Amino acid sequence: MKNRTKPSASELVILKALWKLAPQSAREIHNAVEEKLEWSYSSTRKTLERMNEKHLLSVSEVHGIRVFHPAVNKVKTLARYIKDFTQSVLEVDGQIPVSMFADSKLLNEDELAQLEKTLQQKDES
Amino acid sequence: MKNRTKPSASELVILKALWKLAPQSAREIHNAVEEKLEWSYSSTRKTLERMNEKHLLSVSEVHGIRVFHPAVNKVKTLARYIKDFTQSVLEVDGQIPVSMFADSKLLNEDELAQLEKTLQQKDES
DNA sequence: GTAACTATGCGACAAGTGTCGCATGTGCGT
DNA sequence: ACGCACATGCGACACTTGTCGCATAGTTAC
Repeated sequence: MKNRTKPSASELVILKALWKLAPQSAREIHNAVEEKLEWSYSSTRKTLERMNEKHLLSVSEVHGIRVFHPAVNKVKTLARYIKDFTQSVLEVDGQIPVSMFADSKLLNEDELAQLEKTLQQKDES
Repeated sequence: MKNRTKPSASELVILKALWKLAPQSAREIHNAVEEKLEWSYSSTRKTLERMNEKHLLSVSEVHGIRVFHPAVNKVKTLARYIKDFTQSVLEVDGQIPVSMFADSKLLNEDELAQLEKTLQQKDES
């Protein structure tokens, strides 16, 4: 079974930090997203906790402290957002040109290729 | 002062119905969005009520029944969504090619042109 | 005028999210 | 042994959104 619910915007910020570098401790993640979210450390931690409950990430211990790993795939997650957006906001049904994301700072060529493939597919479970 | 908060996905569905044809009564709107949202009439009405409170739409009376008008601009609203999405999900900062929306069933040429202009602008209040 | 429909106004409840704070535990420096 | 700085575990509160239901008032068909 796949996750049904899209991560929220804030959760996405955190996921992005982890996709860039993982695992990271709560403190490290907090420092990484502090500027975007402007949250207190408590808020970051609570969100992390909830994301864990939702299996958006997983936890392990290193030297006695908990570190977080992303538990959802980057390209798939982004693809979910993109499909969602194009359908529900733009109401474009046909192909989504990948050229659209070429400027994105998030994706390297490999990932762009994967994304293209993923966007082509119908909805799988 | 402009609206600060983006309409939610469901609110957008309702707004789209109204952009297509306005004004409409609660009942008419409900019929129009029923398929998308699968809500009971009560839910539609409540949402309408809340959208009114938020000034996403306005109300007037015709023959004793209340009808709703959209109170936010279609192109501006869509542009908000697009900017938001490209920045927060895709992290594309530069220009957004309008070609992206050419396939959209939502916009005619005029609107596409306006959209292009709007996307070019920096954030105004 | 009476019953059957609607339209409206409201109240409610639950889940998800943003946003913290407090209390407890534990390793480290002196 | 003591106190400090963190890490963790939890509880809480407010707001938004989804989702209805109920009660009252007006309108219309017998």
